[in-house]
Amino acid sequence: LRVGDETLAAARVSRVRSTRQSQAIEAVLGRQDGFRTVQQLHGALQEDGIPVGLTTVYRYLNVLADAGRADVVHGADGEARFRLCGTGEDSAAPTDDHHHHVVCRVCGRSAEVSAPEIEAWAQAVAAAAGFTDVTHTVEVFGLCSEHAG
Amino acid sequence: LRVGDETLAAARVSRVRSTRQSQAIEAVLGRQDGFRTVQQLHGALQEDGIPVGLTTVYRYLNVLADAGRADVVHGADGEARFRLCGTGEDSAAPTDDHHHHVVCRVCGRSAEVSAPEIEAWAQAVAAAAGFTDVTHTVEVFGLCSEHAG
DNA sequence: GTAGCTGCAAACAATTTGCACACCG
DNA sequence: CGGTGTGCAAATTGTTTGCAGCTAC
Repeated sequence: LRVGDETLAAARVSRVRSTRQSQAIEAVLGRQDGFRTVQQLHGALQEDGIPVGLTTVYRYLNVLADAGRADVVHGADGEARFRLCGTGEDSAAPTDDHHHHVVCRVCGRSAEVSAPEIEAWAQAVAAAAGFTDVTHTVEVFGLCSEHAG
Repeated sequence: LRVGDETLAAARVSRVRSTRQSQAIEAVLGRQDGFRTVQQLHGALQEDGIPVGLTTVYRYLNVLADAGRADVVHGADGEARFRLCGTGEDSAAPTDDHHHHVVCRVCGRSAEVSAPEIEAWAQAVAAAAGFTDVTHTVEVFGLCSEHAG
């Protein structure tokens, strides 16, 4: 019997308490149509007249990411960018959802891309090189139609 | 006539002067069989009894990377890892060489993997989403034969 | 009430930059 | 010599943590 564990795990994944700040963060995040840097989100919040601490933004964003409700992309500069992901209503398989993105390097707008072929490819080449327990990161950057040329 | 520009560009890419430090860095880098963090390389240098400033390591590593003679991988934690790449003797097409890696997440050992399919795939999905001027990052992590299980 | 949530400020780690000195060619 | 390369120390930047107070339930 490990009810305790499950409770703990649940608490870590889904927020126990709903607050003005968490709602605001989620709202702003949902309003964006692409990946945004933490600072950008924090700035947007302030422009909305909703003061939220930078710390809180970081913390809540990580909660969302852990819960699989947000995607994270680490650009080449190592700066983290977040985006709401999937619907998140049904938490059937929160963390197991695996996918990649095409991100506009000007505006951050993004589109999810399914890549069954890539998954297979990654496994194959890794195995061929004698590697096991394979994971991978794939991010595609480009210019969206609005910022082309 | 812009000889000046070319000279400047060349100076930025290939080192004009050879020094004890640059040789040491390249030696240590060549001795490694996988990606190493800047701090690790700096540490190795000191253990070899060759004092080199952290600053210099960073600077020279970037020179190598710019010249296409070293590969850089940004792990999920945003920390940069470097590795000597290719032979580097003939600087035919320094910066144009494009490839990916399988990296052991325990020891950093790595293998290059060619991925013509991936290049095509990236272009395709990006184009399908209305993106142009496409680039991508692909890194595969796993456990090498020595650290499996 | 009280545990969780917040947020300021300080701690942190990776990386960059200013500037005087050293040394290669 | 002359300028490129070096290295210390300080500045930057992105992110985390300690802790006192606030607040949702």
